[in-house]
Amino acid sequence: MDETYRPQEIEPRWQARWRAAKVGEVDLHGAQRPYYNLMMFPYPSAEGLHVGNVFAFTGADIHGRLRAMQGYDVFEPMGFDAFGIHSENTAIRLGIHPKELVAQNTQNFRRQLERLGGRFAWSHVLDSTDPAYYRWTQWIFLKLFEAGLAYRKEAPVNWCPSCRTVLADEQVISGRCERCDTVVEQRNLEQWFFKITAYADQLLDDLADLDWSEVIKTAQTNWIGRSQGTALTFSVLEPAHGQIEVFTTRPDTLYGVTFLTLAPSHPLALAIASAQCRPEVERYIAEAARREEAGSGERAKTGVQTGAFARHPLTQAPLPILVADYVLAGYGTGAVMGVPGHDQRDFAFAQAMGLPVTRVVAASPPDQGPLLEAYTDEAGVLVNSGPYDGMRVADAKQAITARAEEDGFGRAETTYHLRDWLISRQRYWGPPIPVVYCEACGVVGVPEAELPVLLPESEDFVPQGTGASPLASIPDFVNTRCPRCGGPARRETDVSDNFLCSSWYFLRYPSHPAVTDRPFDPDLVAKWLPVDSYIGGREHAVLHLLYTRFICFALHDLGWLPFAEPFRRFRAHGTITKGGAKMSKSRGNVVTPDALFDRYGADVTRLYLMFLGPYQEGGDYSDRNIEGVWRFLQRLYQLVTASRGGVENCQPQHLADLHRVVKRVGDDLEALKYNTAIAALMEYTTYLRQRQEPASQQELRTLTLLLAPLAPHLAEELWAKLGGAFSVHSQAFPTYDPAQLVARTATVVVQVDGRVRDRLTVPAGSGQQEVADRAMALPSVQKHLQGAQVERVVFVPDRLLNIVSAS
RNA sequence: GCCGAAGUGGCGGAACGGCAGACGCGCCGCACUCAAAAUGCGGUGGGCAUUGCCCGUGUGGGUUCGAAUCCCACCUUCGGCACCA
Repeated sequence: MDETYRPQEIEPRWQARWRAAKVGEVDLHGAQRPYYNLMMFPYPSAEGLHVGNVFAFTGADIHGRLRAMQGYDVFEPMGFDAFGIHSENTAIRLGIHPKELVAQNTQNFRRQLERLGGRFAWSHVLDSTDPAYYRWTQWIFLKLFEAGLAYRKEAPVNWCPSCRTVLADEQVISGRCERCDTVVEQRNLEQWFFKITAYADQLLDDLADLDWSEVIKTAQTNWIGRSQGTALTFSVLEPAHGQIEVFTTRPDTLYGVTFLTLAPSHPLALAIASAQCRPEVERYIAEAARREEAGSGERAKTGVQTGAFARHPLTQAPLPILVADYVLAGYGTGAVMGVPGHDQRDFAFAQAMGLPVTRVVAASPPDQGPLLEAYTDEAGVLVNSGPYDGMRVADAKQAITARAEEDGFGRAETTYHLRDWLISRQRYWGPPIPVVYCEACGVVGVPEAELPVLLPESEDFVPQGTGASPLASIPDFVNTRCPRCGGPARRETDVSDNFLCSSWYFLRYPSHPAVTDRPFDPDLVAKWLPVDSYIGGREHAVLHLLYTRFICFALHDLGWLPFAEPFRRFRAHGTITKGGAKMSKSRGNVVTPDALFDRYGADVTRLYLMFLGPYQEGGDYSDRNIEGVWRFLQRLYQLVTASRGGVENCQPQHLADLHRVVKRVGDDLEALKYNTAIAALMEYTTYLRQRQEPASQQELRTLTLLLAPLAPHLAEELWAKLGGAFSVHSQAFPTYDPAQLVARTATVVVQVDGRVRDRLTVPAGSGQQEVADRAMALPSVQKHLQGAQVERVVFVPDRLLNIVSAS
């Protein structure tokens, strides 16, 4: 009998059998214990699956397989997020139509995923570029539009000159395009937005109750950036032109205001400028617009006087109004009160512009010297603040806000870092935004019955940089009739952000492809959602995961979903690096799994990646360590094949070891600690191989079952060899009996003054007195005690005895 | 600057108040072999040493009978955000 492990022979054979037996498929309507095991919707890149994807999917698949063996009806779907700039940019570069490219890539991805041996429910596979799918993506847009949650406005937006489209705030990373790393510019454009800010509080407050990796919750908290403060209104004195509202978190420093600053795009910036100052202001605003790059970081402070003044609401003093680009247009009201004494940016600006600095908060004892930098510490009391002198900062914040409310020049207010989600893209490869512009009726949503608005087939898909989508140059697409009045109308030519496609895919999976008359079947949604487990990358903390929550909140409020939060549990897996760097095509360090599959098979590849380090931390890929896993599976294979047909039951003296490994592996798999689960299996395999008595069938079967989630093909093969019925993956995962874990003897560490001096083997559960008596008699203990008095004895039953001497 | 995570052998990592370095890689020795590969068995933190002992988890303090683990301060690295008033 050949006893060599040959994955290349085993793996295709079982994959074919699984396919035939439909082991990944679930009876969605009839399932007794539904468990939705979700992993992230992959973008099928031209390079194919890389080991980072394999790592991510394997960890999630192990979880699904464990749950399946625990008796759950696991639904583990897979699909392809194939719309979007990434696919489109690759298509442009290769000179292939994205449709063609996506078909190739999807096929390749699926081939690789099948080789990996995931228990995917392939009958539900989704493709976001399929009109049968994006019809409903457009439907979601319409529902939000009807609810007033999708709106058009002109605003300063992020423009990527390389991708030739606008981007959402979340897609700008340190001032650069998330996709192509080009520095992003600011442009004032009229665009479609989703009103995600309407849900800012809920997005933030619900986080407390979510079972999610902390790292993601923190990132979302920071991104939402809720800030409690006070809105204050200043009247413009000269020329008399209405009012300027500012937002501040430091109303206590109101007496320290020496000027007001407006963002260059503030509506009053030009309006209030005096005739004398107007040319300068115009020049500055124009320059700022040209220079302004989103998130370009701190620069030297510049600005200009408007010649206008505002009245201080309490002192009535005139305050000069300036325009400066250090004030962000998109945050708060686009205007700030300048408190150079207590804000570092205002201080730098005051220095640059020669504006006065007043101290209104002093630490105690009060230091009186001139301020050399802003005093931003909130520890201290007010000075130079009229009736508020001597008040502590926290109290003064309240008192001055209360005064503002009484006198009608302000109120407590909350602002957010989160902005509305810009969803228009001036690109070709996406779902067209289902809206038409009618001269008579204005903006009209495409009626539901007319969906999908098909993306027209066109060879001219390269964006021209005109600020319009390539769709704008297809007259047959643009020219249409108004669905309301039947008159001539133009279609919206922008497509929607790819993140809209991926913000609801998991709602569709159970219903796809059978349900065609609505996006998702309410019964299936009620049965399978929210998702029980979602495992994915942390890079989506403020993109996909935030957008998705928003879409579900909105659909919930509109009555389409019975829940608001889509994911009960989310776990962020780690990242696989190569040579310490993130894998990327530009670095040329991308490792694909095909060579590993060819040489070692899927099981070794799976185990190797899981053994690299803690799943939730990731690790650095190097092909050095893979041999160890290969050897382990060889030994395991030989152990099982060679010991077949031995005694049935585990001998009583070996039961504790058996139950211990069941507990270790079970607990570790549950906690996603796959590296230590594998280590435990390695130890147990070595133990069975080296033990005097040959392994019993019970022990071998248990070992095989424990292995099944991690190495599904090998486990299936060994299970069959042991005479088990197909399939190992529908067997119950082993459980342990805590009573069996109790060992008969224990090794107690004997310490003298906290240092290990000896070990004693004692009957389990021995009392302190008997252990101490034996320990005191040990020569090693006597030697270190050197006749000193024993001050106390610390005893941890079955583990440790520490004799503390008086010296 | 702010937020987060992490610093343990030659390397990946384990232990997360109680025997530091599980498991694996690499390396060394032995067996098998004409030989090599493969495989198996043993060893492998550093120092001193004849049983044994001392030192050792980024640095400095602290709590404790006992700290890699808890607390305080600092250093370094890696992520994320960054003129957010």
